[in-house]
Amino acid sequence: MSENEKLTEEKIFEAATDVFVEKGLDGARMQDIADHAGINKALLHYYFRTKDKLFNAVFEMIAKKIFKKFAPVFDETLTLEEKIRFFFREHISFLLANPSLPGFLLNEVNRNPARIKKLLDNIDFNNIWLQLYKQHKNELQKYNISQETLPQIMISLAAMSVFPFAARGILEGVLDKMGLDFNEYMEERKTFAADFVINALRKQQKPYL
Amino acid sequence: MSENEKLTEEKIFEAATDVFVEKGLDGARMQDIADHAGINKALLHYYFRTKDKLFNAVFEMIAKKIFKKFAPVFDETLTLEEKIRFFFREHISFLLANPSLPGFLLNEVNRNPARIKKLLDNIDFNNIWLQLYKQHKNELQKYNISQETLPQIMISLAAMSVFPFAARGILEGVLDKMGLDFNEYMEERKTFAADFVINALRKQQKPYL
DNA sequence: TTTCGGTTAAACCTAATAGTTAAACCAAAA
DNA sequence: TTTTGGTTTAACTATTAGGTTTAACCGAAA
Repeated sequence: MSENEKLTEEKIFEAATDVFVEKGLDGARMQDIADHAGINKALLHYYFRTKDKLFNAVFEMIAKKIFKKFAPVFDETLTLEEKIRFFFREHISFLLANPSLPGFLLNEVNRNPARIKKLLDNIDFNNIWLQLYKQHKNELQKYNISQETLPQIMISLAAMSVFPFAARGILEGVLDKMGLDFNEYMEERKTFAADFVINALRKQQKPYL
Repeated sequence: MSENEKLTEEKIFEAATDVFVEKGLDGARMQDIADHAGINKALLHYYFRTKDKLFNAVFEMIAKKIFKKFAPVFDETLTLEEKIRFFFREHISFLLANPSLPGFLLNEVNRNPARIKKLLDNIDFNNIWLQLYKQHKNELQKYNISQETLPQIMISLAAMSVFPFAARGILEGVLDKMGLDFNEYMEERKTFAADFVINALRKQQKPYL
């Protein structure tokens, strides 16, 4: 019963996740989700009354999952360089296992920015930069990197890792024509991106204000 | 007549571009496009028989427009460093004027990768890397950068410029909470990204194969 | 004035879709 | 055995969307 209930709800949730990620909110069909879950439409609406409620549940789960992946960058007790290598290794591995999530998340947020607001409200970004800067004061000062520059750097980290997945539809086509494989390319990118970013920071000459 | 015809067709095309970019293929409504163009549905179908034909026309125009923006990187007679600065200045300026295009393009390509295939077919990427490598042989060799690494570098360039726009829904929320403005942030990014990439390349220690 | 082509208005068709309903089914608990 | 609650089936409603049709409108060219 309650066991069974959970199984069904999970089945629905997973099916909905698959379909929403593949087709987007507008493109997804409740009938399609029911089919994927191996149940009928009546039961689907019995568990999640409306498409919107179901979508919100799925979206929130995915957004949290993705945001959590950035956490190690903030609380690991590693040197800056170790942190960067760790981030690209783990983050790209995660995305290789979930290559469609970035496109889904970015698109749905752009389509309706209010969706992400709630999740952002719980985060004190100014404090994050402060903590981060404190943690690596020595290294950052050595490279003439100010606290104000951290947002640019963080977006650059995310960009280096996430963008190839967000642009997978194009990148895969390009690599195909060169006889290269997307997954292998991204495996290489774990170290390429880390070296790239570390070099960029290490040799910074001018301070950014 | 023929003058008038072109005006109407342009009006429709522009309205369709706006609506498709904002809502996506699935979310866009023909009635909505007709309203935006200031005409009725019958006339809309008179010019573009189906939604699909209209979308394809819009999509192709946008894709070409975006791809063209990468051209200067290949044929300008500038040093590598000048090229990188030129690219970020021009590319980010273009995207600031068209901030929704990246999200639209990436999403629709991921949704249906076949759409981009035709455009990609006309491009000989292997030759592009070859030309690029030849143009900057001296500088690249000095930094121990091999021709095989160019695809990673090019994607990094694109990522640094395009990603903040593709993730605008999130980034704007984050910046908002810090009292920062997206447009100003991107203005700064023109030089930040250029410096960042140039440093990353210049100080490269190990060769990438 | 007549003709013609772009344009409108409004009704219409058809298919799909979100969501509802009611009756029956069935396994497990009481 | 009876009850209960998750589940199915299948029909049904209401709405929306893409696309069509037809008659009328209207300004400009012939």
